[in-house]
Amino acid sequence: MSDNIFVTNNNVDNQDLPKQYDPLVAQSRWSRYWDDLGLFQVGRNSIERSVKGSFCVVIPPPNVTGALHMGHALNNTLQDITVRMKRMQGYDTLWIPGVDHAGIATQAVVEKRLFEEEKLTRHDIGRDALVGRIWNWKEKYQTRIIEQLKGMGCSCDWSRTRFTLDEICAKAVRYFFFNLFKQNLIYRGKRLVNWDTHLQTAVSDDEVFYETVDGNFWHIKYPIVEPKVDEFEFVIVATTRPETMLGDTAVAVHPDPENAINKIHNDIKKRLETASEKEKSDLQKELDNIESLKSSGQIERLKKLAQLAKSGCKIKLPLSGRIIPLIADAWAKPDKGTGCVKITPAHDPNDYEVGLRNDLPMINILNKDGTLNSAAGVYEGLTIKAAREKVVSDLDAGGFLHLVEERTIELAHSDRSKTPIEPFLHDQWFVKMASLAQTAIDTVKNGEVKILPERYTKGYIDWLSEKRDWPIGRQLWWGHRIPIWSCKNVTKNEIEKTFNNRNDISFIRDDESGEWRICSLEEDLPEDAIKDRQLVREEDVLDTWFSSALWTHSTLGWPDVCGDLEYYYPTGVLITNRDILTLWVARMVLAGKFNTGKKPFHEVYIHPTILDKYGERMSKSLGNGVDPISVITKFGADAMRFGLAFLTTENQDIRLVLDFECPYCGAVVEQTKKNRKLPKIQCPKCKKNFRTQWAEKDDDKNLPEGMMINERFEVARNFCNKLWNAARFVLLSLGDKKIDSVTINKNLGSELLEDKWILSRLATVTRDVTQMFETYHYAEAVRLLYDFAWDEFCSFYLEMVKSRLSDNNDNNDNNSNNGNNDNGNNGQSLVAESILVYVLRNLICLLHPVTPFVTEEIWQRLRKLDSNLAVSVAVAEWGIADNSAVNVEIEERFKIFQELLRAIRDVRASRNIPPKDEIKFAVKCNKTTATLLKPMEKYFLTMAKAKATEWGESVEIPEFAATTPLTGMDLYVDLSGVINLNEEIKKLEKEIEKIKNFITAKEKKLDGDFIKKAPKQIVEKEQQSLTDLKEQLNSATNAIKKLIKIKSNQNL
RNA sequence: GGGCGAUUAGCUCAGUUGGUUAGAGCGUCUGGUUUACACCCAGAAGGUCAGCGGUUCGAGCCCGUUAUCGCCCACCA
Repeated sequence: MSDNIFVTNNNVDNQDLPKQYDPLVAQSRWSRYWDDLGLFQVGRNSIERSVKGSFCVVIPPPNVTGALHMGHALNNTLQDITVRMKRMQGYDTLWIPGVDHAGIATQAVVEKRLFEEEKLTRHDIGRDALVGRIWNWKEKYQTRIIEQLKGMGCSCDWSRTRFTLDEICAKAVRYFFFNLFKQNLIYRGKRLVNWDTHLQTAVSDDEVFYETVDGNFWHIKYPIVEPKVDEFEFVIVATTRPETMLGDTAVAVHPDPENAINKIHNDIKKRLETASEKEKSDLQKELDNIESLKSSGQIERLKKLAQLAKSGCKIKLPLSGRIIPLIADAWAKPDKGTGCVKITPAHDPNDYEVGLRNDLPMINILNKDGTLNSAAGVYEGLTIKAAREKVVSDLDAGGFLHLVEERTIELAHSDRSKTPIEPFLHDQWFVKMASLAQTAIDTVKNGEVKILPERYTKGYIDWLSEKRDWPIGRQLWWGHRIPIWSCKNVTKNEIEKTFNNRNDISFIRDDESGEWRICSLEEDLPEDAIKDRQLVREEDVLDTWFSSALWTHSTLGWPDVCGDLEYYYPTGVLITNRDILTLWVARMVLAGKFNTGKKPFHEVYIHPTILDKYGERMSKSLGNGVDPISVITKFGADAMRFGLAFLTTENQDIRLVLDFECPYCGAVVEQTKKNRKLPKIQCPKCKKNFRTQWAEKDDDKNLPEGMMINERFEVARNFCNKLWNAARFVLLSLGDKKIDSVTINKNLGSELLEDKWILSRLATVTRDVTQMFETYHYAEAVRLLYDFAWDEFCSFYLEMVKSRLSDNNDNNDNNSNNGNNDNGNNGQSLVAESILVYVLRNLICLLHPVTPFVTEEIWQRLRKLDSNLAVSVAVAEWGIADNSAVNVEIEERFKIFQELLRAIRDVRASRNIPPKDEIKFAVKCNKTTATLLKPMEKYFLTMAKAKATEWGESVEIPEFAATTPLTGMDLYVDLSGVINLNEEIKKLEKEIEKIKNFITAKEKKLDGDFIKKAPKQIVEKEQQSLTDLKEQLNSATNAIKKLIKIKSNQNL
């Protein structure tokens, strides 16, 4: 949103009521208004607090890597709905916004840009310069993100906007780290990490994806040097990564190949018994393989090798000539490869385990940049790819290459840089998870924190149950630097003397290196902190999740225990996507518990994922994200929010098909995988170029924009317009007339069916919508509101009230401020007006959380009629369901009216009776129904242009009648002059056929065990239904007989 | 390999604990310049609820199974 469209004048004019609601005007006007009033800023430590207490939500901080897409739009829409409702319900409501520094991702984006534009790497410009550039990037995108959130109408307290790398968050990080360190929960270990050679950092398992690539399977001969056995000159190992052989420290064979192969054999056989047809063929193949393996003598060879291994066998590694042992380890599977496997502990996760078990040396052959190091001997300095080629050709030249197969390999890639991962032995900081994870498990298991929908609980608990230690170091420059200083050649005494029992310093000796590691709570230690010694600060920064884990309490000022933390923590609900349930949510629970002793939130609501038209997750990295501002510009923020909430159901992800609309000719240009990232697109119809949201160059930007369109947002936009026009009708009808709450309350007791009905419906809807929102059933709540507003309030109540209001206009003095009852019509119309305004006000309140802008626009205009209304609908009182108004019987009775009206309209439409022509009808029904419907006569006239002639048990049936048998009543519409006898007979025949079918089915049902076993109520219902059907059949039969008689008379 | 979810009208999706004849929007068709709204109004057509089997008086819903699709986790010398 640019500033120039802000309208400073909030003084709405009720004479100025355009037919079409303009969302952009309302958005700028009311955003500004809310800001000026500070409605969403909650006073810090204020003394006056709501009796209802507090309700706080923290935003899942979006990464500053880029702008928000529709996935964020959904996430924040749902939060805003909940937050706005709670605020209206009277809670002290606080929604804290902010953004995440997203270490790896953001640094990667900036580095990539740096290279693309200036051909520079981070090493060229240095740490400070790179971090400076990332800060600039961060400023740009934080601004953009906040702008987007504001544009959506999010009711955050912007004055509290936090950034995971700002001072307040940094302080929390230091305290968290220090306390963990002090409790010995942080340690440094050598671990095999997923090394991204491009970004030169370790990435977590969760940041790795696998991709199928073409590769080879090399079988290499390793000569046996001791003992000399005739039948085994060498062992053959197979590998997809031959260059890693330079780091081999053993070859393994299974200790008991025979039993192992038999076990596999039996397992397959067992599975074959229960397998499906499709699986069978695969299994059979496997079985055949095993059997041929068994008969080939391979197992015998492996058995002998296992013997050799156990008695100590030495192998000479080709190329380097290093001597390595043949070991017996169950990791070597006799049915895979050659049955023997090379062990490279420093470069393969499984081999690493084998290495640990067998106490093997671990030889790292890689540099951090992915080239080979000095351990690789003559291969030093080569890239992995070059080394592979050279190793293979050298092996071949030396006669060590036994066989080369082609095969596809699942190759690990870094999610961030999209380059292959190299397993790499690296020093790494870890958090011990055992007790922390258990706390987080217990917190959910005992119900302290509820995860909704409940089915997600399992994933959370399973993940935590593995209790894998958390690697928290990242070899990056963008992040919270680890607050540890190392010192060599120092004694404990010197350290103790220097820090003199300071409780903000903690230190421990690293057994492996003999260095001391000193952790400082707040102060950054200078190099010379210890006399004559040098402190070296840890280079690495912390995992991003380490700081976002604190988000719920760091944003509220922890570790400072201030009023805010006490008042707003634990927060109410966390609303987020399922992909970070473990990485983020689980860690927030354990960090919250560890730091504050309290859970971070009462509930976690997991919402659906926004997918694109191909079912792919909308994401920043995929590039398929659609900017919500584009949707807002086209349809309005309310429509976007309404559309998204409407799609938020229990268990279905949301496939959002967004296409471009050509700005010249209006043609719909499908968004495809090819064009979805293009800055400009040529319209296939008019052949002109338009720009997209991805335009960056000035040339492109100057083109008109092709908007993103979607059917659901169109529906939502139409709804907003409908609502606006309903309000417009009310405002135009009332003119300057004031309707205050006293007048309204006086008139709510109206005895008219339609009044009681709409009040009952409003109460029911209020109750249900509240419940649905409170349990995060957004789509259900929105559907109830949509139906109520459109089908009940607009299509019925407004239509019915029209005649009552126009009565009024004839006799009424427009300037009268109160309804003096000096004539009957006036009193009557005042009742209608009161209820009309009352229902509209309540409806506006219920809709406000979903569509804040249009409801504010209307609310401000309603304030002209009653200045006692709240200054903004955002702080108006949430509708409290008036249970006394709920009247199921009235609602049922009104349905009869609706059924009859629809039947009359159907007769009109199907007989092509011109809308201007009035028709006459009679209804045969019991006394109760007649009494009910008689007062509604005028509505049949205004709503269906149909005049009632008679109601009752026996009515005079017009000679030329269209007969419609309904439940408990028969409708006769006089068709004199327009009747087509043949058509009418045909229609009735069809009707009779239908009714007969129902009767047959019903009789069959009532004949069996149903009567004996089904609940009495259900049986009675069915019997009543059968009686009704029989009556309908009877009416239809009589009617058809009559028509046939007329027809034969005519033929005479 | 383990787990989770989905399959309902031409399309996009609802459908609470099993209970009359399974709903909505869009699209289609018919008819409408009704002073709130054509971003509208009135009406209609359109479904073997993926297949098979079971439980039950009764299944879109519960159980088993098959097929197809999606997601998450683990593994692949």
